Amino acid sequence: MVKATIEDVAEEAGVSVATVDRVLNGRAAVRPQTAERVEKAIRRLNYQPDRLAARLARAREYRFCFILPEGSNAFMTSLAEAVQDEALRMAREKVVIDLLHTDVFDAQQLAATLDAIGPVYDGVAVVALDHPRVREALNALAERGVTVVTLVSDVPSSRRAHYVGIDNSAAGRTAATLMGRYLSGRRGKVGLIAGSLSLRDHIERQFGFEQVMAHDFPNLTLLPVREGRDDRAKVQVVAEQLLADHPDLIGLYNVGAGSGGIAAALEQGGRARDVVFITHELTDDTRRALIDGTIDIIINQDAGHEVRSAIRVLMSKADRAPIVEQMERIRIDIYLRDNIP
Amino acid sequence: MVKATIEDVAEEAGVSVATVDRVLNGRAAVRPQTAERVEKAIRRLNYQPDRLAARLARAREYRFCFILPEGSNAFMTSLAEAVQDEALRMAREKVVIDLLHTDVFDAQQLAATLDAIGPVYDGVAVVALDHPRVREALNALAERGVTVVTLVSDVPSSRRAHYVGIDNSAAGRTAATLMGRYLSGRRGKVGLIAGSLSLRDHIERQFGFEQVMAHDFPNLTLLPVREGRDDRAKVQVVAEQLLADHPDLIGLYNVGAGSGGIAAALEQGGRARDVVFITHELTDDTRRALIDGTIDIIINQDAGHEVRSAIRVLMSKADRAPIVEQMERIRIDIYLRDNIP
DNA sequence: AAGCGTCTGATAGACGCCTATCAGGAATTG
DNA sequence: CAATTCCTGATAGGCGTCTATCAGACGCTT
Repeated sequence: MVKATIEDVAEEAGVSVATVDRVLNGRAAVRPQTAERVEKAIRRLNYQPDRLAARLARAREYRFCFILPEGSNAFMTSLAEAVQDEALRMAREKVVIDLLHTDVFDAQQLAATLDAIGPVYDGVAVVALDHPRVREALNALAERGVTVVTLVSDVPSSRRAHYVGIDNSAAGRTAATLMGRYLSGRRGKVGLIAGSLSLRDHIERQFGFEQVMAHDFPNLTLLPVREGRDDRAKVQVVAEQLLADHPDLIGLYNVGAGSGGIAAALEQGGRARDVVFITHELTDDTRRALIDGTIDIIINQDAGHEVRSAIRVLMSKADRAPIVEQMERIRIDIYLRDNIP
Repeated sequence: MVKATIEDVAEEAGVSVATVDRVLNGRAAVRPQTAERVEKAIRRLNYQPDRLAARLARAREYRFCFILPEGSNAFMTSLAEAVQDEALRMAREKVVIDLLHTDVFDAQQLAATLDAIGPVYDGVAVVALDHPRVREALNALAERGVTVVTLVSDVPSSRRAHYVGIDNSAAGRTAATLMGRYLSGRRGKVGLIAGSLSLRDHIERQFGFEQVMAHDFPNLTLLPVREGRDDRAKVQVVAEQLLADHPDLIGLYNVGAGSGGIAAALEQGGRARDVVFITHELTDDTRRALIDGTIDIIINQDAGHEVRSAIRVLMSKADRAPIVEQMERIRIDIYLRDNIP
């Protein structure tokens, strides 16, 4: 049994290829009993249209749009780079990818950007704020027939087709367990620095972290969250203050960006070796600090994988093909000094 | 700038499409200066052949062969399953994948299997023993024009085109660091159970583990390796003996398979909570033990990813297309109770 | 019975590339 | 200069699917 072609199916069903095509692509009305015959033939021959030939024939461009936060931190920059890399790579496959930047923290502006997405696009991938106005804009997009995929940070109650990113509450729990085990038996305080609390990913991490800390490690006292707004300079000030306030601080978890600031504060305060520091996202800064030993663990999400996954999902949706769930699961990468790539 | 076709190139270079094709596929002799003109045109137009169209036109089947250990453990079983899944999925893309089982621990038999690989195959992926006889067989295969990819366990000095798998010495180091940190400050003994020491992957893990243990954690005493031969029952006996011999054992690292046996030994000995147990490969057994808390950390390599990566690499080689290195890096997955998929 | 709409068949022409063949011109040889 | 060999152009046909069009066949309405 090699590969059946559309002609084999036509013959098997006793109809013409045109009719097979009509039932396959719902091109025109086909009498139910004829359609039935065709479908039976398809099943009997285990026919699967050749995707290569189909895409060639359709001669269709796929147009996708990625919407990322503007300015922003090292991780978002690497996401943007990954998008551009893939845009180049996919160009030869007739996939056009545009990259838009906007202030995702401003719900109005993000929503306006989404509203302005033209019908030229088959799909949109967006780092989205979980806000009613944004949710509404996402739903409107979906309504207009544009496939929407949320990236990195989800908007669960919206009509987005898929979420590409890690399970952030699992990431928070993981951080907590590692923190607790690294500090096993010791008593002391653990600090938590958050980025902005408007993106859902950070909230979920925090939630997961607090949950496990409270439940599993009563020997550790979790201090109230301090906000660093994902800005390196601000984060550094916050961290310095935190260290000064709590000489008995033995653990620090940074939910957001700007880890470089914390590393600097730890080093300048001479506390780099005494405080277990866990943070997110592998960047030049954090990699260096991990090697130095200032950072103990980095929890990472692979920007390249996320972008490629988003593209695969968008293409599948455009082709109305099913996606392979387990292939699209974005994993929580844990990096120690020993396994950095 | 849409996409240039072969005709555009022909026009730009002032030659016929036939000549462009000859240059592209080295089909026949072309005068150097003509080839030069064509190549310039290609660069000027940034022409890239449409891979879809090319594959369609070639109407060529790719035939690959996977060689895995027979019988064997849960991980190898899941590898085999992944191969079969992908074989089904790739069938529609004119990729035929055969799966062979052999005793990879028997160098002669493995080599014989490799020698018997016919020229029908474009590529072979093999879980290989690092042994002169095997290396020779791999080289002979490569010589015959069959692309060889090593899977899970490498044979570095051979002429294999690529190694698909994790950096096992990094994995061993990672295990050691986690072990050391989980046991921070405590003194005691740490046991190491190896599978068979004929596959290179296990040796490398052991090496990495010992290295970091010796260097970074002088408070811990690493006991001599015990071999479990990757067999659950044998491993259990070995573990029971180890626990009996050393009441002050506080850490255990299993390099190979058969973790279920160790988990059973720990539980029956009532030591499950007292001993930090780190092992490899996420299976039904280890997943359960991780949730129970008997296993503290699982270091995993994703069988599905490995198989898909191997296929991508083999296809790229068959097409003489470059591979995207960083896309083919197999990551060391670290699973805690909190982030199991 | 004429007119209508609904369903189906047949077929041509893409899509971009590969393969093969043939013929003729250019360059080389003796 | 004739006889080869080497290069190149032109072109046909195919890979499996999609798109579009046209012509019938059929059943139904009036």
